[in-house]
Amino acid sequence: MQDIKSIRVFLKVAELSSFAEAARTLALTPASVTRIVARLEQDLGQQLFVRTTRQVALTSAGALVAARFAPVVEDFDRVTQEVGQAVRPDHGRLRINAPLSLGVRLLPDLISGFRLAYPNIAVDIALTDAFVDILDAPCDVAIRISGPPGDKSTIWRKICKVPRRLVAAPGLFARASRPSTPDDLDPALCLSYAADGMPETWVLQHEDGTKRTVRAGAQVVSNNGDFLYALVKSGNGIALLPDFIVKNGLARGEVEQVLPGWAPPQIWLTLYYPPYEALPPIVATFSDYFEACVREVSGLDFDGVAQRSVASSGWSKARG
Amino acid sequence: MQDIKSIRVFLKVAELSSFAEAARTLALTPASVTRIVARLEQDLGQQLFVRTTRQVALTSAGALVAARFAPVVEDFDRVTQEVGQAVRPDHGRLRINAPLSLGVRLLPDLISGFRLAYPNIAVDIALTDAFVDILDAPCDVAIRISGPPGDKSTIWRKICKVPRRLVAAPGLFARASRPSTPDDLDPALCLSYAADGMPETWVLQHEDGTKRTVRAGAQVVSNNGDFLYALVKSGNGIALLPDFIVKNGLARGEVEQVLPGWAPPQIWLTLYYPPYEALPPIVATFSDYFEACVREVSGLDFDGVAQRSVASSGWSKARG
DNA sequence: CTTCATTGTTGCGCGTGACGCAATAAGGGC
DNA sequence: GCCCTTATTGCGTCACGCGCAACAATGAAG
Repeated sequence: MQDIKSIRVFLKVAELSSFAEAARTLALTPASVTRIVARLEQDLGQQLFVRTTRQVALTSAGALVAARFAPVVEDFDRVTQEVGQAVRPDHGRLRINAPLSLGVRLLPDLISGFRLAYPNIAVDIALTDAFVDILDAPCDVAIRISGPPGDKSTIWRKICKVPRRLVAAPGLFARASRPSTPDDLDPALCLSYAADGMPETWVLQHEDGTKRTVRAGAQVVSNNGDFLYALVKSGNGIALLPDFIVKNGLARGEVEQVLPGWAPPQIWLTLYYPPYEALPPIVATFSDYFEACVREVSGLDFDGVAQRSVASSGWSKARG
Repeated sequence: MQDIKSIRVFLKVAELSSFAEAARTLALTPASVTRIVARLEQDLGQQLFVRTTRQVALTSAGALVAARFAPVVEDFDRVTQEVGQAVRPDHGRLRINAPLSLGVRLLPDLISGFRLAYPNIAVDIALTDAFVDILDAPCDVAIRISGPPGDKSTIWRKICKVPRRLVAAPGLFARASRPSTPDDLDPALCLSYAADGMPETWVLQHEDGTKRTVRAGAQVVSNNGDFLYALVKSGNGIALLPDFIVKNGLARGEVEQVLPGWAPPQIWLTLYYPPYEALPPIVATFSDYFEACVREVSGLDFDGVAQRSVASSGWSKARG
């Protein structure tokens, strides 16, 4: 007595006061209806109907069972229908995970527009600079700025390049020599972004193709770009930061670019997904909106057309 | 997707975030859990979990399904348990059907005592003089005063004889001759009880064994004994009425017995049941209480020990 | 880096349970 | 008394669900 089907048959018989009529309504044979009700009576240990070949009536126990189970089955059907409707690509809930620095700059306007376009999609936005495993954090899509995806068991979608540059406060070079090549960089002055606590390794490429590798110092490491920028602005060192963080500071002269002739490694604004078998409609809706919207947002260099990662279908899986 | 078992498995996996752990908890194999969840996802048309071999997490859709179905399953289990407890012989609901004249005299005290003895049995009492089919009326037991049970598809239990006598108002014989034998009875003066509109046939037996048949007149017929008594008291004729109706009137001299040497046909206080496969515990509880209680109630002649009808088990079925 | 244990998945085989068909008994209407 | 409908039951078949075993994958330990 753990299946709802028996209850359903029982309720139909009770409603129609007829086994045969219930059988016709439910597209069953009277034999099945008889057996299902009989089994239910056996499982419940009490007779639910009194019946002759011409009349069927509920016992008190049957009336109780019908009265109690009817609303439960009704709820069950209502919830089933409600859940079934959730397959629509414009209804439901979306849990987004994004880093703080990017989130506070990019997402407010973007989510605002997304909400206007899809008012029936509820949005949970978790901003964190911690590099959390997508499966640990209950999220449907994560926005990250990263190099080549090294994660396993995730799907990703490159959106666009995120231009970065080395910056420092002008005052820094009053007490330290201005570097002209990467080799001049003092590791102790190199402030490193690091989500996992490991300092970055900067691979700088000169316009003529020359490459130099610089290991940023471990003296100051942070997982937050804005914090690093504040350190840089007050003359604490040199950091490799995205343009959308340093843009205004550069314009105001708070900081200036270091080694402008040397390009830092390419990083990407990327959407990460948990290992979906197929991308849920709502997630696809947001992903498309995100990609389309990012192109129009200032603060990022969108010279590179937004492109998808690997697979011919546009989606890449790292699972197998 | 109409069985609650899948939902149950899904909820357990969601709770434990593990297929294997859920399998152990539910005494299933991981293979079954995988297939059940996979089928549920297929039926719902959306992925409920994202999983690797090391981690399992709910998708937004899965979280919605879990949140919606959890209380439904909880309700289902609660109702199941509630219904399962209803097998107790002292908990539940009992629907009684009884004729008015008997009901208002016998039942108030009896039900009062029954309620004291079994406070957790709710009682529905329908008083009606209409001869309703037990299956049409939603009742679990019907109290009737009748001759040999002629109903089909019912079970009955004779409780005791109900003594009756022919009565008339003394004033009646001021304008009509007092009968000394049944043959003297004027059919026009014979007021008949009839539940179905058909006048009674009185088979009167003299102390010496002589039998006489009298067809009561069709001029006045009623299905209510108190109404007939009121007619008799005002001198409208002669009626065959139970002692519990005429007892006080006889003592006060309002009416007097007619043809005291001639005994009317025997009738019985009888409990009728719908065609139960087995008597429900609550009904048995009431039946026993009723039989025991009736012996102590005044107004009925209980010289005959309360006896059951036919079957050796004490229960008789007319079904076959 | 290699090895190992655990986990989720899938193919295979089997058994139980459910369903439909046909026959039977019973009740009510004509 | 005849006939139709109804509830039930025996029987045969089929399929669905379950367990076992093998496999792929992931993370931890050495």
